[in-house]
Amino acid sequence: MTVRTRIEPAPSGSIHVGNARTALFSWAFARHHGGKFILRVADTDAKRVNEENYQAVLEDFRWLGLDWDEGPEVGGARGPYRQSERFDIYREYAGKLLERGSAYHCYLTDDEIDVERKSADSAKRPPNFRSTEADEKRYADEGRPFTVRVIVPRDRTITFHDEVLGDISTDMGRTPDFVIMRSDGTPTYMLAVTVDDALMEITHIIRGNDLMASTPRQLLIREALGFTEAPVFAHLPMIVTEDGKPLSKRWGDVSVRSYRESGFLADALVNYLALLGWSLDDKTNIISRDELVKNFSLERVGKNPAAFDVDKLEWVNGHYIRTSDPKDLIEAMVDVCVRHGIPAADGDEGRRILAEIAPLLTERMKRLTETPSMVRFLFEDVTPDEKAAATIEGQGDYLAVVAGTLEGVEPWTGPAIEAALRALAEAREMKPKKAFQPIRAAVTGTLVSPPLFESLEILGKERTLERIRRAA
RNA sequence: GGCCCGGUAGUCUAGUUGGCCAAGGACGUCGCCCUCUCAAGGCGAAGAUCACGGGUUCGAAUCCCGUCCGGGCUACCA
Repeated sequence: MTVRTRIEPAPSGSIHVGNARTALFSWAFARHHGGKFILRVADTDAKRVNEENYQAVLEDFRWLGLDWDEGPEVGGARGPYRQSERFDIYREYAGKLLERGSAYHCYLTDDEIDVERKSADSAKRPPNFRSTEADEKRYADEGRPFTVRVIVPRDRTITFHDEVLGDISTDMGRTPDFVIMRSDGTPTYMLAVTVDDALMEITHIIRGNDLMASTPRQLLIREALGFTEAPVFAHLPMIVTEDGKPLSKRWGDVSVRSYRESGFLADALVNYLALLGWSLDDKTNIISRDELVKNFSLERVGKNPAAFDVDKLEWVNGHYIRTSDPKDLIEAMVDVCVRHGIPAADGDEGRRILAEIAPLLTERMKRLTETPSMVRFLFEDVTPDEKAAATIEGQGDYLAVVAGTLEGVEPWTGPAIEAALRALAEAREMKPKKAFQPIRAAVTGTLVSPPLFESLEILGKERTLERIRRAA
C-alpha cells in the first residue's frame, strides 16, 4: 500500500502556522514512507475565496519547500484538486446519500432552526430538522430552498483509532443532523473532505485536533456511501499562545507570510515547527528537512497543545542564518534591504558589498530584518541618530586626529586600521570603547554596527575620512 | 448544557512495557569569561512538590478512580 497524505488549506490568504505544521507533518510522513503528498484546496465557500489568496497559499508551500505530488499546477490522476471544480462529484454523492435514505432535504428557515434548537436543548433531546412527508412535498412544490442533512443514528457510538490519541469513541446521542449541501447547491467541508479523502485514496489523515470532533460524522458519511476502507487518523495537538489560547491575529504573527516578511528563513521555520508536537529524542533541537523525513513518525507526536515561542524560533533562525548557503543568504538580504528602503542593495555592486559584510552580520543576527539598519551606512550617506550625535558631541578634536591617523593607513585593511587606531588610543590613554564609539557614530550614524575596523575597510578610505572629517 | 481531548520548570520537550528519574536536553532568565558596539561563543546558576486528592505496589511522572483547570466540536467556516 502506498502511503497517501494530504493537506487541505482553505485559500483565505497566507496559511496559518498551525496549518503549516500540519502540512509539514503530512509531508514528512509521506516522504518518510516513500508515499505521495497531495495538496487539495478547500474552496467550497465562494464567499471566502479569491484568486490572490489562492496564489498566496501555493506560494507559502513553495517557500516552505513542501512540494506536492498531486494538486494544483502539477495535476494528478485523481483531480481536479480544487474543490470548487468538483461540485458535480459532491452533488452526485449527496444524491446517493439521499437515495439510500441516509440524508434528507431540510426546508427549515434559519429562524425555524433556531427555535427548534432552543427547544431541543432545553428538553435535552437532539433537534429535529426534518419536516413531515406531506410538508416536504409541499415545500418542494413551492420551490422552497433546502439544505441536505445527513441523518445521525442517535443510538450509535462511533469508535475509531487515532495514531496520536489512541482509541476515541463518541456517543452520537445528541449530535444533530448536519448539513452537507448548502441551499445554494454547494457542498460543506464535511461532505467534500469525506468524498475527496475516499476518492483520492488518502491513507493517512493527519490534521489539527480542532478537526477531531468532526471525524465521527465523516465516518458516518463514509459508511453510508460504502467506502469501507477507513483511513488512519492522526490528530495533531493544537498550537497555542503561552497562556493556552488559540493563536489569533490579536496575539501576533500567525501567518507564514508574516514570518517570512519579518526576517525568518524557511528552513528555520520548518525546523521550529517540526519541534512543536514532535520530537526526535531528548536533545535534538536543530534538525534538517532530510533528517526530519528520515526520522519522522506519528509515534513520536505528542498529545498536548504546544505554545508558539517566538524567542525559540529566533534562536533557531539565528542558527540557520549562520549556517545557510551564503548565496541564498545574500539574495534574502537583498530582498529585505530593498523592502526597507535600500534599493541600491539590488545590483551587482550591492551584492558585492553585502557579500563582504555578510560574514560579520550573520554571527550576530536573529532575523534577516536586522540587516538594513546594520548595512545602511554602506549604501548611503548617514546622519547620526540621537545617541550617535551625543557620542560625537565634544569629540571634534579627537576625530580630527583620527582622520589624520587613518589618512596614513596603508594598505586599507581591517587589521591595519585596527593597529593604527589602537596605537592612537593607547597614546592618548583612551579606553578602547571610549576611543572607538565616536568613530562608529561618525561613520555609521549609529552606536550599533558590524565590527568597526572591517566596516571601515568595506566602506573605503575615502568615504570613511570624509565622514569623520565632517563630524569633527 | 451535551460529546470529545489534554495537563512534566515561563516555553518546547525526554521520560516507550512502573525501579537506572530525589526528573535529562533546549529556548528564555540571571551571573561570569571573551569583547570596539550589538551579537555570537564558552562556563556556571536559579527554575518542576511531574495539575490536585485518593488508591494499587516493596517501589509511580509512568497503572486505577475522583476533582480541578485548559481546549476543541456542538455553523448553510474549514
